[in-house]
Amino acid sequence: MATSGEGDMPTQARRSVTRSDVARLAGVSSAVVSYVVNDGPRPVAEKTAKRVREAMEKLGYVPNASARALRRGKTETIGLIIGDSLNPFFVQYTFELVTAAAARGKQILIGDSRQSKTVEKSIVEELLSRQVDGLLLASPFARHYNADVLGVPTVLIDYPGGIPGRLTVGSAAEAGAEEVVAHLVSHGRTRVGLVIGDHGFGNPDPRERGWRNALVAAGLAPGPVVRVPFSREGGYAAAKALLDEDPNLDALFASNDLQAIGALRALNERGVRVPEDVAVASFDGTKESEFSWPPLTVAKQQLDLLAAGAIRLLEEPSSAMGRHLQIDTILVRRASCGCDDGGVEHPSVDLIAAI
Amino acid sequence: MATSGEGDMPTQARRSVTRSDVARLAGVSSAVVSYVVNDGPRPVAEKTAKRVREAMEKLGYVPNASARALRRGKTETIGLIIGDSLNPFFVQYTFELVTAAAARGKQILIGDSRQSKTVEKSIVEELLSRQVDGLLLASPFARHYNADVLGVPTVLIDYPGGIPGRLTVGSAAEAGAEEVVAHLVSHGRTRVGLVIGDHGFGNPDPRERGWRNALVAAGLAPGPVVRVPFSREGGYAAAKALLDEDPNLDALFASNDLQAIGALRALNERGVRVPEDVAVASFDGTKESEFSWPPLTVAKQQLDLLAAGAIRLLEEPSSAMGRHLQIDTILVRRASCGCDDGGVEHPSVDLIAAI
DNA sequence: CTGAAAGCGCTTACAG
DNA sequence: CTGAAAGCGCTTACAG
Repeated sequence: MATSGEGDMPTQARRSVTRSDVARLAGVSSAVVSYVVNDGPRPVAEKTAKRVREAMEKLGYVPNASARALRRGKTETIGLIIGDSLNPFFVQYTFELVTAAAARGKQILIGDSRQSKTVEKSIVEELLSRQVDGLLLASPFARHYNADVLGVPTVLIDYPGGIPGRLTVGSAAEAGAEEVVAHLVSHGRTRVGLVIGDHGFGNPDPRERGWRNALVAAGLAPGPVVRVPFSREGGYAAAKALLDEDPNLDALFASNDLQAIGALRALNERGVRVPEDVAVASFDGTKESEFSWPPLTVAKQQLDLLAAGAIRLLEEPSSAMGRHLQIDTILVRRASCGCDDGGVEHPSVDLIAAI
Repeated sequence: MATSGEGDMPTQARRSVTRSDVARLAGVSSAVVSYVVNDGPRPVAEKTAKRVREAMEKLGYVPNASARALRRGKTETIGLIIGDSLNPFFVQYTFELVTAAAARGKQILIGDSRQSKTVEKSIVEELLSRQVDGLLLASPFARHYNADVLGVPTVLIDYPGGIPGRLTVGSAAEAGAEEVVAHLVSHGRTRVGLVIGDHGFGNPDPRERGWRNALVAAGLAPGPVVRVPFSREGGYAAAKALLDEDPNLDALFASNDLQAIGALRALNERGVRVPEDVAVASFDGTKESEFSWPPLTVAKQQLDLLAAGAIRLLEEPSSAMGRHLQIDTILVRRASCGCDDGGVEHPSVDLIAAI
């Protein structure tokens, strides 16, 4: 809206301040403006640089990232595809990825595949046409892509184990699940149900293996198991099914927080006391797990480390070869397993004012 | 990685399939490829178009969005700035905005200002340099920007009232709050506390006005009030403060879901029964409000309508003038106010398998 | 209906 | 230390 042009060049770009405007005002060539903006590749006399900076300031010059991307062949943009952008786990993961990327001057473009392979395919195409420098995939279909087909470095960011020739990042899910289920057993629970989703990675899910390992190690019979979507509704339906099916159920491990939260609602509705009648624990450890009722004992994924690792893998020159980065989960004990709950974990809240 | 060039042009863009490769293979000029890709502005004989499409398919051609953006002066990208990208309200709002934008072929670039004015400023600059076609702002600082300064159409997307010369979208917060508080009163509650944050829009917040209106209309004395951040922790601290302060408290209205969820935890911890002892309601109506315990009665914001409206405002040619789009909230009755709760609202969950 | 050519705003080898 | 010029991959008036 600023300058002119609107009328006489209707089909052309809206005229804005460009590097040659700055060059003219500063009395230098446009190359010098580039050298100042990018701090290289040629040195610029401090006096000249200062004139250039003043001109930029005065004109409100903002470099055009499209032009730079076209010229350099790099957009400093990363594509991220997830299957459910409303799941708090992915929300927090995305937040950490954006933070880690921003620290390196990169933006993230997010696509939600809605768990659909065709939607995902069109998103990949869209992101590729926007020339992303790399791709972060958290979809069940991700492993089907061949890195070469995509043409850009690609990291599978929610993958529980290495794949030859691929870059993958994920939590030590089997060990984490085993630890939290063993903790349930340590509270004297003997009939620990499993609520699990279909991760699409080929069976069985490491969380299921971990659950089974813990029970077998304790000499307990595994079961019962219900398979439902990774959603609150899934967990809600699952808990009801489990309750109906097994009168001896005294604990329940859910494969993600969302399912546990749905299960909690079903248990609360039926008047089943948690943890007295049925103890509950889950995998993920999002913020929601801390504020459910009762607060959930969880195997917490370290999203900051996972995110930093994912971004790093993308940037490494060796990203042509396969690698897997595995991060341990952390057992967080809250009230839902029978441990005392010490209140909220971030107590530093100021009342702005109270009347 | 695909073709060649890696060695001999290290400083240049990675060589990829370009429109002239397609043109060569199809035996046409590159202009014709453009006409086919864009379906205009010149007509192309069907036979020729078919040859071109086959060539694109064969080469795996993907148009370079940076080049197109540079030439056209439009990136088909919208910038979105929010103050807390982890708040489920903004998560869902973002989801709807992305959906509405995608339906029009636009991508959204998200920035989280972390409630900081300086962070926000640098994000705006970053987005502007990436040549966004428009800006969606949900920050408290948004109204300080002058539309002309930014140079691109800008919509304030969480703003409870019009501002001359600006484009704004928001829920009818005062009426919505009044309705839900009146509903609390209709359950016989006489001492309805308010948990509210600082929205930064200048006082008083419309939700506070709505709360007050409802009480005054019922002949009740307004109060008590606690001001805390718009967070779970804020609500947790607020509920404790309210309980300590007013033994007659029998209901509580929170200005967002997060605060209500924090408050619920505090009430549950203290053994205060909801809704028997203290009824609770909140403003927002995110998915989390449905799965808290007990489920929350809310004034629900219609995020799909808000989002569609925001995108529309951005695109309208008249976006040079000010306009305000206001959407009503919907009263959703759940258990926390004393109404019966009919179970989960999305009962269509399939057990994938139950053993 | 199709082609040759200019130009969007940058970056960077190449000369001075 | 600085400048003139080519070229990134597109789009689109302008000619044919």
